[in-house]
Amino acid sequence: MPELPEVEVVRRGLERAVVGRTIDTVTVVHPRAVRRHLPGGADFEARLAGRTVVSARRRGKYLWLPLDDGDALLAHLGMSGQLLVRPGAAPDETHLRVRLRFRDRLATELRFVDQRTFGGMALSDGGAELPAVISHIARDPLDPDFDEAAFSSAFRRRRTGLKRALLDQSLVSGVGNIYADEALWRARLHYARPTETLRRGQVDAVLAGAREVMAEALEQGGTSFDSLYVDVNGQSGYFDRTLEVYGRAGQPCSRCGTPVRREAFMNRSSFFCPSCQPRPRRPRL
DNA sequence: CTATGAACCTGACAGC
DNA sequence: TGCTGTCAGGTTCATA
Repeated sequence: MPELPEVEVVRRGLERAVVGRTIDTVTVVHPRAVRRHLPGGADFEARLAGRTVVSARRRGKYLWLPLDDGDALLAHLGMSGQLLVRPGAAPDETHLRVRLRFRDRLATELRFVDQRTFGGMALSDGGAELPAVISHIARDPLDPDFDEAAFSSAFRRRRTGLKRALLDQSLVSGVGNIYADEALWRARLHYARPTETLRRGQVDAVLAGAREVMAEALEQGGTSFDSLYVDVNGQSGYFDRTLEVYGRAGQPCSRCGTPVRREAFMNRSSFFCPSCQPRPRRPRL
């Protein structure tokens, strides 16, 4: 699921439902879900048993559960992953990939469900503070330690298109296709604007747009168009009703009335207002 | 370094 | 009904 707000909704759910509990039995139902755990599924199952979850953390779209021995259980939801807290007696989901049972009297277990299996889990050695495999992921705009000045200069140093840079998780994390389009609409900038032509204030506007739209989405429980994007209890958010351009091709821009346009870009869709966000003279993709 | 395309998967939906 | 093609909130790798 997806972008920062939706992942943060899940993190909060894990914080309430899983922190403080000791893992008992882990079952890898589909090996692909732990392909990033190089020692393999059996190792993953065996080594998690008996460990206690200490907290629930997130950077960008990655989640991890620090364990009492300093290691961490890392998870990424990919395009369709869900972390669900379900009664142990509940029937298995069609796309159940990993099950974690706990050593307590609570009747719930944690399930990693993922239709497309782009997501996955791994055990990170000594990764409680920050798992090594995600050390290249930049801080996200809602992180209190996010360095705006460093971001702005690194951003403008890139010689690429604006949206491509915004989606680069090593520059700023957590922004995906929906919130990139929404942030660009708020900043009134076109996705193909060359980064090197941006003034400092425009970079700030994009970042502010991203931060605002993601914070608003978070307040509403995240964005979901369907049952694929849900919290740990399987509930959908409501932010789809507030999106200004994403998925709104042909509908009038709320600022100027011009129909929102959809264009294919980077093997996906970009939505923008052709009036508020005019194409640059020399677009850069 | 930058850009592109493909790969990894399953399912929903539109159109014929 | 059933086929085909398109699309989907992501990341990574190989190739120019």
